[in-house]
Amino acid sequence: MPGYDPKEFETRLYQRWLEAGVFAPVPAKPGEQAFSIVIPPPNVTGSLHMGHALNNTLQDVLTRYHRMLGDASLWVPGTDHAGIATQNVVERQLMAEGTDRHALGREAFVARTWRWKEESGGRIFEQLRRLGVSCDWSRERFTMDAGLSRAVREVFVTLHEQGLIRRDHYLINWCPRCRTALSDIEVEHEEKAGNLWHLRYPLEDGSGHISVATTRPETMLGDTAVAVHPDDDRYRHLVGKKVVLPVIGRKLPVIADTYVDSSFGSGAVKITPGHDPNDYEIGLRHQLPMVSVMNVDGTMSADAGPYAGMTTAQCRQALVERFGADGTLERVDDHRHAVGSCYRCRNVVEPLLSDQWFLHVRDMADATLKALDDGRTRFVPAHWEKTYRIWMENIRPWCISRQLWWGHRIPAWYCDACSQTIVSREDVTVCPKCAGAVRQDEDVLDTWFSSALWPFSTMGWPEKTPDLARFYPTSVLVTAFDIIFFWVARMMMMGLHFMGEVPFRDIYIHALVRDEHGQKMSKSKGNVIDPLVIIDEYGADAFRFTLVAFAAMGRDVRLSEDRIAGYRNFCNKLFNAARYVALKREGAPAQATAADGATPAATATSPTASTSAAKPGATAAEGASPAALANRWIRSRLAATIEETRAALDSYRFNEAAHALYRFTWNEYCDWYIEISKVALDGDESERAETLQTLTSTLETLLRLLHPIIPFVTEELWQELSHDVRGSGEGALLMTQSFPELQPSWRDEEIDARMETLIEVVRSVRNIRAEMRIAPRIALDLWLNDGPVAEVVRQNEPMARRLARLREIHYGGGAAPKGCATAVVAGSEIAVPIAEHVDLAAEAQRLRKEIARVEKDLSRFTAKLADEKFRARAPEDIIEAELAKQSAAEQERDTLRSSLVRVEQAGGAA
RNA sequence: GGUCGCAUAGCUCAGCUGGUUAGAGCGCCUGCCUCACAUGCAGGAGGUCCCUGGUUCGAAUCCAGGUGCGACCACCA
Repeated sequence: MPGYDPKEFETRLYQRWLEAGVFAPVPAKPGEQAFSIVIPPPNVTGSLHMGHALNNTLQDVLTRYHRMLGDASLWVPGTDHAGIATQNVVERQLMAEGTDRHALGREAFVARTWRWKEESGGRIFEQLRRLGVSCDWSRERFTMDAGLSRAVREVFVTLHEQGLIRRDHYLINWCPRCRTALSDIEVEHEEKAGNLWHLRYPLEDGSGHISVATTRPETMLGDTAVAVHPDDDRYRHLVGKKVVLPVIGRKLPVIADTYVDSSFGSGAVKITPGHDPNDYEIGLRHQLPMVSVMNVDGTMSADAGPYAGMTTAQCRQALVERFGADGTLERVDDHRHAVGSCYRCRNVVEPLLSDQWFLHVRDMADATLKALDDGRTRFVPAHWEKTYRIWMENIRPWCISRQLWWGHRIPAWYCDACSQTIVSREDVTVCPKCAGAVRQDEDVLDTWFSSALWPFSTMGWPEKTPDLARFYPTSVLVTAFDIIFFWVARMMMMGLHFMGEVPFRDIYIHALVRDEHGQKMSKSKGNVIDPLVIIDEYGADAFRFTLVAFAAMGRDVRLSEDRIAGYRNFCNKLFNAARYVALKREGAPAQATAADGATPAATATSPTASTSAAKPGATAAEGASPAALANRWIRSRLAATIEETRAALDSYRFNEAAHALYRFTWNEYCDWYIEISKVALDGDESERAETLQTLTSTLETLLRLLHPIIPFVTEELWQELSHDVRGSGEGALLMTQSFPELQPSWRDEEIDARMETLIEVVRSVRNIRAEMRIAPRIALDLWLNDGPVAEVVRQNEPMARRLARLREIHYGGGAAPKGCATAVVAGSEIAVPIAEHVDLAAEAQRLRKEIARVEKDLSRFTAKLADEKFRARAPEDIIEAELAKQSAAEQERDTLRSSLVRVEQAGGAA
């Protein structure tokens, strides 16, 4: 039989799921529970990176989980046209061909971009399919497809009608490289080393000068005032007077405004309303002229006088030289300050006066805050809500027009003849007023405008579709924190405004994926790990398990390849466990069925959960069947694991689900249960049947538990298992099975404790063997005193014998032979004669170490119990627990001590 | 400047509502090809839970301050 080889089945199984049509939600039925997610649409021409992998794995875990819970589950896939990003890519292609978009013309450029989209658009979804995502591909959407474009127009026109979208002349962020306006959040600020130039502006009356400072000397050409604080005694007498702007010669008023900080620099500020947001506000307050000294391409404009046509850098250098020579420059300081740059091309962004379309979001923002107050939407983890609130409270009008060609063209037309502006749902060809020719606005909308509609536009809005009725609001949005403002906030606003309801109930914010040293992955750092390379090497399941196990809340995900290898090993472990079960089932009587497991989820509970045959040991008294303890124990542990897994997934604690399942699979099912089953399967017929049944049903339930996280290997094993059980034909898909139900009646603490005892006995013997360096092949004897420990061992003798590799087990108080190694389990001494195998000095040493360890614990318990305050105030059960620990430790210590005495005597005798 | 997050074993990290003898993976040491798995099995070493106070019978866990990282936001010229 071949080993675990994910390549062998992952692609094949995905194909089978596709063909089975099981990614689409089940048909609607009354009273159904709906679960829905819309994918954060990746850039249409992008390719899969780690962030996508994490984001989509988590969505897939949730979707598969809810599908198995029986919810009508929908996961809508789609892509974003990504305005600037995509246009830049195509522009770079053109540049490489020695041309540019202006040479091509708008129509040809857009056509070319569509071609590029057709070529590369499917790539990221091909990659996502390798990950195993269970999106409903029949509902795939693109932000620029016909339906979504219609939604965009509907929204734009409606908001315009409502007076919320307006065209205004305003100071906006301008990227000279992309030659477009940007919204505030598309500008990234970075602290940079710069200079502060102090310039002298002479007073008009020749009575001296005022010193002002600037970080951008070239903007001084656009100054229209000098401002001081109204309470500043140094300048009070100058307010109302005028200074002369060097170079230009413009007369600038000295004005008083409380914005000015008297303690900074000279306390006087040059005011450039055309190139600085603060100055712009002051300009409005004081009705100052607004001079724009810069062109859209970043060169100096005609208003820059002699410097017109220079780049800003050239202009700056020329001015600084000139002022240095003529004495205008007072001094230059080093100065760190924030410089804004374009989030797409990194070039410096300039504040520029421009005509743009704005969405006035104040009221819409407030509506979203109210939705949070009402608990209609919540952030998980909750602390992101504060970040969101602060931003929303300070939000300013959203500049939604972009001077690009790739995107939704703004549905506004201008009539030059009668100066009419027409905003319309339908294309306009002639002016409705004067019947003259019209021209459409050249600009397109911000990419995020259409993304903002995503939760309802993808479901067919503005039509009233069945999908909207069933699946809106969506259940949860899964995304990273870096687009809370870009996307989440805008969806909240649009969703509430147009649907009257929040777009999602929960907003699960996950971390960013970093490399194993915590560095952000980036091409320039060369630390990018390609998800597809990982999938090729370790399989999609191992990769998914790793991402899930790392996705602790509020934490960055530091991906390390060692961990991925570790979880690959886990998949291998599971694979081999199933192989073992299959092996043992060969030739077994057919009634030992577990997997009419082919029951569809629609019929609710799994067969193993609902048939009495699936309750191993439930009726068999322990002792009647030697395997009863283990069978009941693994069932009890399985029930605990179901509970943990469901609780974890219900509350987005993905990593806890992964850990609970890892532990159960490896440390309980494989390490102990399977090992014990090897003995039990050698027993009589009823024991065999019961064990085989438990072995199988536990595996079957485990596969269902693990499926949302590692869908491929679990599906593969499920298929083999049900084929094996049913004898022939293909079983139903695990994907459509029900998720294991809670089984509180399976929990049994007493059984757990008895099994713990057996495990401890085995471990103690193993420990003695290892520390005494007794070869594994040598079987040892075991002496036990009467008591509960002996009782457990007696009833499970074949297991104990095999697991600890024992020869004879002696019960009852008879004195153990001299030269024993001893240990204490649950207060009871167990002794292993070793004299013939090893020197007693080593054993004495080992015992002393054990005694020291116990004494350390004991002193802690004793001190605690001696504390009167503790005895007086701690709850009863805590005190009792502490007392129990104390007496157990005392007993263990005493037993070990007497063992030590014996060993020393024996050693002396020898 | 504002806000938030993080500091636990050599490394990467768990530790949910305060009571565990503080855990996992990798790495390390010892011994094993034991008939599912050497992508494995068994045993073991390794931790002042960043510092200082406080609340509490009891703090890795809650609070305050400090230190060190990190992120986001931000119009002091």
